Amino acid sequence: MYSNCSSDKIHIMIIEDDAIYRESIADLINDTDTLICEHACESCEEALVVLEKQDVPQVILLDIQLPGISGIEGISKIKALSPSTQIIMLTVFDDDDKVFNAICQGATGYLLKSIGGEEIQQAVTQVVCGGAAMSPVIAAKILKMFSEYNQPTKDYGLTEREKEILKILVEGKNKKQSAAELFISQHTLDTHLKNIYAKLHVHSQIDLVSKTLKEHLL
Amino acid sequence: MYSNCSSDKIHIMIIEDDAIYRESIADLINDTDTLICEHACESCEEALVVLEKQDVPQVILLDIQLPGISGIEGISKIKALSPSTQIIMLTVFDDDDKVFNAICQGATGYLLKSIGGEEIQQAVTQVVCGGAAMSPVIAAKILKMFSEYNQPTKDYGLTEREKEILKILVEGKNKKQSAAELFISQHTLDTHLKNIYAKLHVHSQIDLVSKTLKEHLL
DNA sequence: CCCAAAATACCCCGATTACGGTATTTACAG
DNA sequence: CTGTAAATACCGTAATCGGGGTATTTTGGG
Repeated sequence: MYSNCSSDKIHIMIIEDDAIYRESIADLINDTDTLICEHACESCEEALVVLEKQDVPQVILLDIQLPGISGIEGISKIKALSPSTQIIMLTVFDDDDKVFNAICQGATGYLLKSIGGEEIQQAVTQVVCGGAAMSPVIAAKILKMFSEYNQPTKDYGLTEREKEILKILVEGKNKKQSAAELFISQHTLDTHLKNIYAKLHVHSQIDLVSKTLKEHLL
Repeated sequence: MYSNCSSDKIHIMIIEDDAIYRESIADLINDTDTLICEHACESCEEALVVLEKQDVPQVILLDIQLPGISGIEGISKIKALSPSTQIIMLTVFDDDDKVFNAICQGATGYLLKSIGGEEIQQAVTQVVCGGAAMSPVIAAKILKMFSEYNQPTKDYGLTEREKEILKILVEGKNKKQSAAELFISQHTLDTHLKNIYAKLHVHSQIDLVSKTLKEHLL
């Protein structure tokens, strides 16, 4: 899937506004024997100019807190110019929203600043080989989001048939269509629906669909 | 948050049906200077008996493919007896469903078998310190699930007011209630709703709510 | 064999919705 | 100033829905 798990040095770009930190990371990278950092930019704007010249790195280390185009906004702009470039977010922040947004934008890594050269090297290698790199704390956050999102589904005691009906209704079909699809009369569907309403304590289709989708009942 | 990032050895339990692999992992663990494995069980059933005796480890390495109670089912049973125990799934499988289910059940790690002792040590330490441990390939899968789930929201050209109305309707309220909440007449809401229907190409509230929630339009 | 749960089917009717009009006011860009 | 988009408001009607009944058949456990 990705070309470089092999011999050549992996080209890295850094985008980070703090000059001292930027150079220190660049040094760390250039001290390794597998990575090379040719571009160390202080803003997304500067980086995008470089990318437009087709001078695309395999991996970009991208700070999240940047003046002008923020790191999170930058992800999609970078991806637009160079879809194959993998982006690793690098930040001191670990608040859920930022992590969440960055990942939704398609970052393949999320590391807390404070990492050493060895860890960067490891992370970059993993990313280039098709994996993802995350600081353990970030990984835990993501897993937590996942399991919270899929809370234990409450059991409203729906029968199999009722679930089947619910599934079709939630697709956006009306009663007539749904009944036809299940080869039952509209009256029967009506009866089932009444029972479903009672079990879920709802009184309209919007209520039903809303509750079903929000509580992931299916 | 978690007690042991400190001196004492971390107690590990292994649940794995393959005797050879089980013992080999146990040996790897006992060869380290920070971990100790006192219980190496061949099934969840066996492990649960040990846990009932209050002999709870800090971390459990849990195989996913087990006879009887599967690894995924085991997670919740283990958590019920010992909520503080962190569970790391250990498996040869990396298919999305298994990963997804395990994580939703509350596993804090997911490692592919084939790992060495050093990696186990690292993973366990991370988990005990409140982080999560994932093989890079698994991490990438999870990030992919995340970003795919939050696909770029299509723009149907809804106005602010229309979005506002949509938001309220999706809560499960009917037209009358929604209109009241926005201090507008039901006729006005009707007009807006007609426009929304046209823009989203839907023809009923159920359709509307379904599409809105599925495409995360809000 | 009997009971209970589930699935099937039908009736009725007031409330609500969907959607076709039309029309006025506000806000803002050209 | 003028035109367009957006928000506001109203009318009418066919269609659908919600909820109140009742009733038969199927299925599986005791």
